[in-house]
Formats: sequence, structure tokens, C-alpha cells
Amino acid sequence: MEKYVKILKEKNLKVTPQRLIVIKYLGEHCTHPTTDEIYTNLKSNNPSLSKTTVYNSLQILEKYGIIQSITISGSELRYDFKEKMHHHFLCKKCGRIIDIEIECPNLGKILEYGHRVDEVHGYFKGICKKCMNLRNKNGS
Amino acid sequence: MEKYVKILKEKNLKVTPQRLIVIKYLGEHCTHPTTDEIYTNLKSNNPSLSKTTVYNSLQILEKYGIIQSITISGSELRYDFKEKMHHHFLCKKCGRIIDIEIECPNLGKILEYGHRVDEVHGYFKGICKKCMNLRNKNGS
DNA sequence: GTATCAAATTGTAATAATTACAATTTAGGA
DNA sequence: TCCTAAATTGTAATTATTACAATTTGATAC
Repeated sequence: MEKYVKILKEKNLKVTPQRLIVIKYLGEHCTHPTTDEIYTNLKSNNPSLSKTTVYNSLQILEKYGIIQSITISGSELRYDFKEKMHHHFLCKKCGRIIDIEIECPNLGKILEYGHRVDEVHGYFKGICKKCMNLRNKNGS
Repeated sequence: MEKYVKILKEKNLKVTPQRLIVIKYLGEHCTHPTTDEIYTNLKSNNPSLSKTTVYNSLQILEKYGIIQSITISGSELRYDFKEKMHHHFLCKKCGRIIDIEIECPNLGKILEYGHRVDEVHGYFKGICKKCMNLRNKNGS
């Protein structure tokens, strides 16, 4: 827990219990949850928690580069602890979002266009290995 | 216009005036419009057009690989004619989405994981060249 | 430890994006 | 031209997000 307190303090963000449980949740769950998933899961042990607070916390954590939002699955934002750069793979069968540990080798080229690049996102959609195996077994 | 009729027929999709104006709109506007933008712009010349039809048309056009949806700017889908593979750059200042003509050199690696990859998306966020120049001029 | 105050939290209400669905219309083959 | 499955339409419902005013609280100064 101290780890998360430290992260907030380093950015001069006020340390509140709400922010701590949100950041802790993301630190311990690599499921790329939506705002609603985070809210629902935390609500049971934190009955006074408001969904607006979850939105606010996620927003400010993202603003300060602690977490990142992912737009991969249609009309909802998902969140991810921002550690080292990686890509994502969305399985259209089981809906899982899998981390893909690769860097983006294109960055240099984009800089050549003259734009200032702050964020790099890559994602892939398809059928994950697990679902492919299931499909083969069932012969369908 | 015949070009768009042909595209639909090739996929054995029913050719309707609504689908044609939607596909034509995307063919002639490289602005990565939202569903609402497409609807509003077409509505004036096609008063009977329903927004649900625009949603339906976009959905089926995407399903058949004619167009692609882009999730880059928060909670809204944007659409793009699906020609050759390219990436996107979102300017956080002016909101423009700019095409970046690069391929993804990572594909091979993802295939190694054992997943089946159907779609490849890459996007970058930052400040575009034009906005950077404006900023420098104003000295801010 | 207490007072102070800007900032954070809460709950409700409003807005925006998307989907569901039943009734009507229509494209395209027989 | 007729027929039917599929597409379109409009309304209503759902889902995701934002706005905002009232209340509470973290962190600093005393």
C-alpha cells in the first residue's frame, strides 16, 4: 500500500483513501477493467464510494501519467497501469485483453512528420490462442 | 457512384440508397467522422434518413471489411475507408486525426504468441505539426 | 492538536453514444 | 408483377460519461 501512497506523493497529488483503492485495484488486476468494473468491485468493501469519484480518480491518475486509458473495445474506456510500453490484443471470442510486450519501432517515422508524439498505442484484434485451441478441439 | 455499387455487390450486400450515401460519404471525406457527423451531414439532403440506419450500415460495412472503426478519441467510434493499412495520429490540440502511412512491423511477433490476428491498429497522440508551429509563433 | 481552506468526494441530474425492437417499406430473385 | 427476406424508420431503452452544487476531508500553518 505504501507503494501507492508514494506514487501519489511523487506527483504532489492529495492522498485520499478513494484514490488509493482505485490505484491499488489497477495495480493488482491486469484485466484492463472499465470504470464500472472498478467501481462495482470496490463498492462492496467501500459502500460510500461514488462512481463519480472513480471517474475523477481515473482521470487525474491518467493526467499524471500513472495509468493509461485504452480504447479498444468499442464505446467504453478501459484502464491499465502504465508501466513499460506495450501493446494490446483483444480476443473477439472471449473478450480478454492480453498484453503484448513489444515496443513500437515506428516512432522515429512519426517524429519525421513534425508532430510531437506524447502517446503510442497499438492494438490487435483476432482470436486468442486459447480460443483457437478450443475451436480446433470442437472441430468447428 | 458505380464504384460504391460495385463494392456492395462484390460482398453480396443488398444495394440500398442509404448504404450508398454512407459509403460514398466515407469515400469522399477523410475526416474520420463519427456516426453522428455522418448522419447530420447526410440528413439535410436525405430527410428521411434515420440514425439507426447509419448505425446499421456502418456496422455491416465494417463486418464485411469495407470500412473500419477507430477508437482513438474517448467514447465514440469513428469510421474510415479501409484501404491500405495505416496508423492514426490524434492531435490533442485541434482534434484532427491524421493518417500515418506506415505498416506495422510487429505483426510477425504477435503471430508467434499463437493468436490469430484479424486487425492491426496503431495510433499516436500528441500535438500536430500545424499546432506546434502556431504555438511557437505565439511564443507560448 | 486545532483551525483553515482549497481540493476531493458524493449524489443526483443531464447529456451523449449506442442498442433494442416493432411496424413499415423495399431490393432483388422467381 | 409478385413475393419474401432483409433493410429502414422512429421511438424507447440502455449504457457511458459529464456537470454541478452541497458536503466532507487532507494537508498545511499555527
